Amino acid sequence: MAELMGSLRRTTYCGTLGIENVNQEVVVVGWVQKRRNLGSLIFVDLRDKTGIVQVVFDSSFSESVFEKAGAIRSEYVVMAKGAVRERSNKTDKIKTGAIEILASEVKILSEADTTPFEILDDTDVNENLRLKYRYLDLRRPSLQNKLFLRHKVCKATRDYLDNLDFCEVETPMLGKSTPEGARDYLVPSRVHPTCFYALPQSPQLYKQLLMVSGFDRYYQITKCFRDEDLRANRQPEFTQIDLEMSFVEQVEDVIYPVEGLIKSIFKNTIGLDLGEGHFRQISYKEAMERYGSDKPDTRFGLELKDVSDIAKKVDFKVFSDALSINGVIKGSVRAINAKGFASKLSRKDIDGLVEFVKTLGAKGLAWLSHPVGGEVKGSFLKFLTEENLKDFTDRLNFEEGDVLFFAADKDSVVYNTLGGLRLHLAEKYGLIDKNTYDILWVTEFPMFEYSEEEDRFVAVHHPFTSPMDEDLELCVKDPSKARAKAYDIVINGQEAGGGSIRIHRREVQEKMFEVLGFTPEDIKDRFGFFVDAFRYGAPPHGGLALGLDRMVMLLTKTDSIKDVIAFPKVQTASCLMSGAPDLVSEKQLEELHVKHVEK
RNA sequence: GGCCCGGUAGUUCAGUUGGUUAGAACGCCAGCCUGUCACGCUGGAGGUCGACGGUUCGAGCCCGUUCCGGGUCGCCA
Repeated sequence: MAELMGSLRRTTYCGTLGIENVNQEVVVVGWVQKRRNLGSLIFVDLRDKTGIVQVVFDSSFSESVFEKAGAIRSEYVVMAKGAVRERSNKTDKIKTGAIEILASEVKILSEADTTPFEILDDTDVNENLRLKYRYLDLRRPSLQNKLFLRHKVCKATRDYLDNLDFCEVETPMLGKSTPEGARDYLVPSRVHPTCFYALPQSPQLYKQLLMVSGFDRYYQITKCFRDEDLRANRQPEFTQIDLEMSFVEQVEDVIYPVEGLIKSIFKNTIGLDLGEGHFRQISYKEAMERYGSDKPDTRFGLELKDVSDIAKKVDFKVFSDALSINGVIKGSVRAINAKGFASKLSRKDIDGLVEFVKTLGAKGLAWLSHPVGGEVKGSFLKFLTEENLKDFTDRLNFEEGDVLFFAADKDSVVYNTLGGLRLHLAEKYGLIDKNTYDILWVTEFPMFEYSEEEDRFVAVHHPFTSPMDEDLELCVKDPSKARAKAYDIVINGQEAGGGSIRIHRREVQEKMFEVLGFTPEDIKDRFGFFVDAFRYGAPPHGGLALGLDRMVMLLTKTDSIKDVIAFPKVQTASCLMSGAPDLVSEKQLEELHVKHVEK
């Protein structure tokens, strides 16, 4: 039978006790991690959020307390009163291993069924089961600590931004569906039959309107929702540190303060000092050409080199097809020199890599290998003249022990292939120093990219991103070449955040909509309120959003976003604990004017 | 939507070429035990082999379908 606390109250947290507390009378509460019953002596490891302390029940000390303790089982909630004493045989397995509490009083506050899995910090229990009983999984210190750290990130953010006179403003969760971007989560309206709210993909429009209103500096730590397929680092609802400022220029006013914010977060959470200097900035073009990615992991080499000019001279159909159709330049041939990989990669391994790049959209992967003390061999050696080989060798610094990988296709595929291969090799062969943080900005993103699916240009960032001043003309003349005042912050090859300077001039915004193929009706219908607002005096402004979840992942060195979210969803966007989403009653559907459609 | 991987006691797993009553460890229950801390010893309970169908004298194992989950590509302004 569970008891009430009565007049007893906790005096101390379990994990905080030490040798300095010896002889003190304390009251601790917690969950039973482990019980060891030796017959006339029972040890109970009591756990709370701070750690574990050993409570001893001794039959020769108090028969009645000992009797009661006999009923204690794992995960019972127990309150124990007693004197702290030094242990005769200390252990360094737990923080409090030098002491124990000799119980003079005990209350079983709550009994517990046998848990579906043991609550062990280092668990190898199936994730499904842990997610179904998330509240039990969250008893594990390693998960608790990640959420405590998450809290510290939020606190450091609020402190830092508050110091810079940013004001946190909440924006609506129930908003208007906007075109472009990810699929919206929709919420039917009861009052307006057939109408729907959309949950925000980001507070983008609202924060820009706050600038129009004159808030000058806004931030918000807020949930965003995107109805897209999940990944290890992607959840349908996630949290952004969202900020926006007026009268700003990209580098001095946005990028530098955000660097300060990130440094403050690192300092206040994991105690890491990122130093005085500014983070590196590289252009999108450079990132793509050197790393084949707009979020490059630069903790290792394996950089891409353009060898199109040499490939052009090689009589190899794969290369010539990629490079031109009827003499018109189409794609490129680029290569990676995997230094010293000849001894690591068997023929079978290389075949495996060829298969791997096919999953990235490549048709194949050409390679040359120069084993130490052996002859050069490779998939297309027979097509190479001596001069061709020498040119490749010189360009790529191809030496004994090296393996070269070539991708030939249109640029986007070549980048994707070699960028992916680069990461794959680094991951598989341990080229990445996991103890460092590699932080950089990628700037000068393109304004538009052509969508084959929609047969029109779409915004790479979003339709309110300002073009670079010198590229304004290009937006209309040659949209694919126009660059934006957009920037991403990349940490260890992960997009940690991104933002842009926005368009505040009406005529520029109109031009953008034109390029994107929106009709005036589209604009009026979809975000007329937003465009209207800019008629009444809009300041130049810009901002950025940082992904809070990914930031916490980086700081806690976990690969799974589920580890840093208290109640995460699985790949199919369902919650294994609550069973959401679920069917609702006919009555609810009727009220919402939603018809259930049988498939 | 495509590809790859997984699903066997409460948990983590093993299960030979398709062949007797599906095993181990941990956990759980009971008994014994005063210095354990992965306590120890003895005994016990516990299984729709994810589900359905097929092949077979016989299926945890082979085949098909399906459900659940993971990773990834597409997608994610």
